[in-house]
Amino acid sequence: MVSLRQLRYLTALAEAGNFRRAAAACHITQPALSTQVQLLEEGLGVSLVERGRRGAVMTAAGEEVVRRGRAILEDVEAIEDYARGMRDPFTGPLRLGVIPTIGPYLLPDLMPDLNRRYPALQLFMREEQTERLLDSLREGRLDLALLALPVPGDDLESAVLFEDRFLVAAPPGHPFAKADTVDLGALADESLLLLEDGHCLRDQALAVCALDGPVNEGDFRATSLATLVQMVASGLGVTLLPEMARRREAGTDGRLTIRPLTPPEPGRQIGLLWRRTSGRKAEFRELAGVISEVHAAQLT
Amino acid sequence: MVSLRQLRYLTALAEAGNFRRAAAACHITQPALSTQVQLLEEGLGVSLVERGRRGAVMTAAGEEVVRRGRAILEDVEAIEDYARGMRDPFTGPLRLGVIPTIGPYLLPDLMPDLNRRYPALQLFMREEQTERLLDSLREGRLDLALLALPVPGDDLESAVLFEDRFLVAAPPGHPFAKADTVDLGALADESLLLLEDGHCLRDQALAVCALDGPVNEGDFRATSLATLVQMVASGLGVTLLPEMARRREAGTDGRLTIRPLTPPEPGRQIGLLWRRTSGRKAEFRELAGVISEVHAAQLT
DNA sequence: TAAAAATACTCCATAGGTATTTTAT
DNA sequence: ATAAAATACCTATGGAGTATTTTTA
Repeated sequence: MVSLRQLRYLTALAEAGNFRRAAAACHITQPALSTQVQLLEEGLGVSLVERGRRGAVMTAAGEEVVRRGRAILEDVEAIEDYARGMRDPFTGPLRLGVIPTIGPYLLPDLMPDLNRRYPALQLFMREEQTERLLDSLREGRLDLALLALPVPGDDLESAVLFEDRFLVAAPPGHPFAKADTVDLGALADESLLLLEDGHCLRDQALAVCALDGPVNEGDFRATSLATLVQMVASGLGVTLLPEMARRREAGTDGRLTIRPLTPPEPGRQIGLLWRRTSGRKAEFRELAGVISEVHAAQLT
Repeated sequence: MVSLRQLRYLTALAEAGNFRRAAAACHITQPALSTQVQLLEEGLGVSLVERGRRGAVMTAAGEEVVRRGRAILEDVEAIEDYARGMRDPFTGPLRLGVIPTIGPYLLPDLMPDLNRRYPALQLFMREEQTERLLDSLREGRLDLALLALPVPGDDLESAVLFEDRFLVAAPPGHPFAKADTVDLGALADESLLLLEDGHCLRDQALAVCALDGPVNEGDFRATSLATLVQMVASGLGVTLLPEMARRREAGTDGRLTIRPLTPPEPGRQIGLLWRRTSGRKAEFRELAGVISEVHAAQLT
């Protein structure tokens, strides 16, 4: 009869590569782990591990059992998370990943609010680009991710938080300053500064422009929105700035002219994501509501 | 710490509705089950069961844990199935469901072949309509289903076995007999006899016709292809007959005229389905190959 | 021959059984 | 009052520890 304990030990063995280290990781002794792995092999009637001078290597069957075992152990954890959420929601550790083009603008308002609302919640933040966040989320290193939708795959669920439009940022003396809005077509004649590759915001900005013709992209690619804004302020070109960055990046010193686009673009959709199998969906949905509120309050 | 044992007992309790019967189902005594359920509640810190004079009722949290627990137990079973398949493939019980418009034509050739190839395989057959087969498959009462693709949902995987074209069957003296093929458009002027509702073949036949105009459906709806053919032979109308039924239903006594359609229709696609989480995919894929072969041999 | 895993054996935690009490209607 | 579940208590299984042997490159 297969037990969770056996699956735990086998997956630890697959990760550690040898019995002694795996046993240490499980806080038991090597013979204890050996025995359970043997019992599992016996119970399944299949050899799962090849023992050699240089440690333990999974057989093909072993790999498959580890793969399935990991999923099962995750589901069991999800039950425990779910129960914890039922017992006392919004307590304990919560690992939230955010993309760099949201973090600096939303978190300064969000974190104090969350700490006030849920004093027992221990928020661990991690700022990375979409790809890495999704990997971390899928592999259980994160509980939540805050990023721009949509994301592919049906193993993740999301709540839409708000829409974040693009504004045009230009140097103060720029012709764009003369009108109340900037025509989308006018961007084609400008040197457009964007973020470096890997930022989803870069692709979204390009998508907005490409709707209206070729992009005359500047030679420099910024590593952050803050840098990008500095480049614009220095007269190197113009850029598309997400609305949520306006308050912090625009400043009040007149070094930047900011105008809305005509016609108004739909902008990027910001969402909160979690694993479909997560046990804390109810909490996450409530959190999504709070984040929406904080963002709305921020704009007023 | 949650254990599989505790999940098993809790799901048994949810199904039985009271502790004594649940315990009996688990082949243990009532106190043993009571203890484990209590330990689970204690471990999760959540009340899962409401105890009353009339037995046990799950709380909302209990329902959720049962739901998740069932999935976990299924996955554990899948590991065991997978291992069994590794150890000695094609042995033991295999529950195969087939739709009635495939079974009678494929199984008479398939069953002896499978028995010869895999003498240790114990095939249990079940003939039902698509909807019921899919339910049974999803709920684990079947291991495999043999039916017409596509089917909705990503919880099932399939292998395409072969294409099964439609032929036109008419009474011997019918004008259709004069030509080598029947024009699809000509069907609109005929009384078209079809199976009763619920048979996917009925919908597929209607789809083929609807490509080329309205259907003049006869008043009778047959409960099986065999009946349908009898009705056609009696001169009540014409029908669309799947190619795989030809050999058995056409007979050689000249009571039926069978002609291909022009233009040739793609026909229905026959596939073998299993749960995505099944542990015996390798065997199932090999079985799919065998079925394809048997069908191909049947046509020659 | 040296590192790694398996075996031998002992101990203790825990699952399960029997008898009985408590609870709920 | 009575069926149902919980509790008390005992037993047996099995998981883990220590010491040691066997395996393998």
